[in-house]
Amino acid sequence: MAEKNFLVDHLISEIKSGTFQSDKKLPSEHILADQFNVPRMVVRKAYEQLQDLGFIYSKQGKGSYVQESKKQIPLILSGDISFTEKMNELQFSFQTITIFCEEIPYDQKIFQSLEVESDDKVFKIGRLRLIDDFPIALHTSFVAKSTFPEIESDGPEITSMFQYYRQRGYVEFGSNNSTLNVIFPTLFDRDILQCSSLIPLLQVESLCRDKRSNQVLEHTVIIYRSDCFTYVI
Amino acid sequence: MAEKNFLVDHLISEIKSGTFQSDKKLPSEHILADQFNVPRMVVRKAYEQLQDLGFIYSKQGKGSYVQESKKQIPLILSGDISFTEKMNELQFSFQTITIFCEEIPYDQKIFQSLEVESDDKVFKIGRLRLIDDFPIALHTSFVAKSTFPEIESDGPEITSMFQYYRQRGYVEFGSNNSTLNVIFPTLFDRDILQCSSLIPLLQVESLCRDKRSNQVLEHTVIIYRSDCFTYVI
DNA sequence: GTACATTCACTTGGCAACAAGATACATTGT
DNA sequence: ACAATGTATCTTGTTGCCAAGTGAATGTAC
Repeated sequence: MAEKNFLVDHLISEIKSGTFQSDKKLPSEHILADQFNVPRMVVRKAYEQLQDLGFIYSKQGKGSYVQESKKQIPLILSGDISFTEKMNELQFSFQTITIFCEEIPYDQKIFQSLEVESDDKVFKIGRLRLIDDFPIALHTSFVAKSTFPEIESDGPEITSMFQYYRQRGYVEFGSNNSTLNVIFPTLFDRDILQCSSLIPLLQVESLCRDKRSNQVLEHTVIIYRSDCFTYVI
Repeated sequence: MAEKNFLVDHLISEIKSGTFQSDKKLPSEHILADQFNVPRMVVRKAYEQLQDLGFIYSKQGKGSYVQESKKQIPLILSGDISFTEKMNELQFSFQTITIFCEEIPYDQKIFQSLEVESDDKVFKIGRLRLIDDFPIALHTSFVAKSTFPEIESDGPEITSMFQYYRQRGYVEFGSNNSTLNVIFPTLFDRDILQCSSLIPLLQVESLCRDKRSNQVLEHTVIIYRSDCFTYVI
């Protein structure tokens, strides 16, 4: 195990320093095993982990190649402006697709943070953020029907929640006590974000309030692919 | 590969929901392989990944057991108070050990951000943060000798940098444009933080200035174990 | 010469058999 | 009766062999 970890370390640093950048082909498992005087299985495990980490990909019969790494996008996390506005400030071509809008069963935590009764209806609206057609974040908004009665039918059409709120008379937004966690993608997340299993995700959970009335507008959970961003706070 | 990922997903959710909590022993590779109708190697790979992720540990001849998970400590990231002060606010028993204080060779990025000449001397001071004797973060401060002439001899004795700065007449501190990245531990990091290879680390990089003179006091790089904290920003 | 088929060398993927550690239990010697 | 030892059978760890994909070199018929 220690040998595998050493190899993984070594290969990552070589990949980052660009040793393989010329042809992008890594040495075959057999050759690397001979070079480091370890059984091929050790090299194999190292290569498999590098695949899970998104650094390389392997093709049976051909070999292993370094995966083109994503460019790092600076992202401002402290948020009283919307994601749409954040991205407009930068020069990236980005896009939002609403992928679901459905009522959720009663959930104590969500309902409490939205400050609504248990007989209220709460919808979760999932919007996928894409940059150059690559999914990089999933933005899930939990919204109560009592606050926005038309949310069920409006939901699928919304691209910017903040814009939607403004159209309904809420002008200034505030979010505090955002909590941040590092998680690994579930099968669903991997499918949606098209990432391998060991790409850590940054999960930001926050509450959006109207600054004037202090009313809770939405409970938000955003998961960002950590390999696409450098965050600024 | 898909089968392995499915198993990993399934087992993580079972571990989190506490299915194995009674005896903490997981089914043997052979039994699980039969249950899911997959070759043992698939179960093996899944178990190996769960080990790297820190969820379980395996002992030859005995079996595989769920690893006791760390308690999540809420940590306020926005920082004009020191780590020491942050921890004092909470009720945790924490400790700081200075593990290195040494001059670094010239590094353009560091020297530029410290706003010092290339013939200056810059020291990096590494302080390990422990909670209940478990290392949870490594705090590395880059300090220029031109700013703090006695830093080389003082360094090893410092537990709170902010306190050190105050003793030298700097009262108010500010840090902005902190950048945040998710990285995996190097061998050195793993050794220092006593974590397995797939524990993501949260790396926060920032610049500390004296608010009055706007002078740069230190360049700071902190790496936190992501499995110990819930961050609040 | 050219088009096609075959072989061969090299790659990664997968698996079955074996090795080694742990434990419970039966066996044996005193 | 009791302790030491062997043994059977679990467990995880390791290894070596072969399957399968790829592509270039080689052979072959026309």
